[in-house]
Amino acid sequence: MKPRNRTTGARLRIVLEPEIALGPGKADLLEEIEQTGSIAAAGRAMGMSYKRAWSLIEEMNVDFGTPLVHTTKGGKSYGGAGLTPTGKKVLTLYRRMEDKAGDAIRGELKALRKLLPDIAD
Amino acid sequence: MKPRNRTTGARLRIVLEPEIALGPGKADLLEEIEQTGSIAAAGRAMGMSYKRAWSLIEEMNVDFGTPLVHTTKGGKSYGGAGLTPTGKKVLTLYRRMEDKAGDAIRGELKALRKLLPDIAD
DNA sequence: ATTCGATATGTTTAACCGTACATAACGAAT
DNA sequence: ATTCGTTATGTACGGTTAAACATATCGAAT
Repeated sequence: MKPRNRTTGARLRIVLEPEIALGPGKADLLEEIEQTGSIAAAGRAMGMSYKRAWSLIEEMNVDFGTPLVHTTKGGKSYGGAGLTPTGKKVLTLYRRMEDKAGDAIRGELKALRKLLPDIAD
Repeated sequence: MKPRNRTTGARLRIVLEPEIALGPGKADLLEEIEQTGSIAAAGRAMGMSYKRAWSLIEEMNVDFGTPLVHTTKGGKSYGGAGLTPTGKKVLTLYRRMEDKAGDAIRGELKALRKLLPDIAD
């Protein structure tokens, strides 16, 4: 299975309310948190400052009225973070939207690319 | 026919090359130019400075290797602008992608909305 | 030659946004 | 009590971006 190309193609930004949106950045962040188990590690993996990562998460938690990311401080594992059931649902839904949208516009995307000049880097 | 909601919903950003992208802003700009016949008028209609509008157009013209917008200076009509055949194609393709993507993700979008708290503005 | 609104372009200013830096709290384990 | 890496939060700095402002040019018509 060939991995999805994340540098080019269609990017989806879901605007739930005028001030509430979910795009590739937040989705990737959720995914990284799921994989790494920590906000800090996710941020590092994405080249994003911890503060920014935390801010985005806080924003999502507030927007959805319920946390998408749960956190723990201190302790044996020195604290960490993970996705709540809602967080997992949101991530899954977003990825599915990406897939479906990508499939739906494949033809037009190809046609659009044909209009581009030959690349000679 | 109910007009499309442009404040919420899915927004599509097509990344052709790492530095070449087409999103809602440029698409709307192309459409406004088609309708108004002028860069300046299009900018005014969108609350966008002439300079920014012109810059975006120039960017597109360069990116696609051929102009999407043609312009004339001076003369009886004091100059103006319009879409080239390529420009029309690009706009049409983008709108079609929006439509198809929107249709494709309708279900997930609804599910995602259900996760949002009731809005009490 | 003047006038019109539009294109074309440069320069300066202001605002925003994210990073960098700094600090405190956390709590299980030792 | 100390230590660990992390969460949590505030403040200052820097870079990017768009807006604001300023000209210059265009060319048909008068």
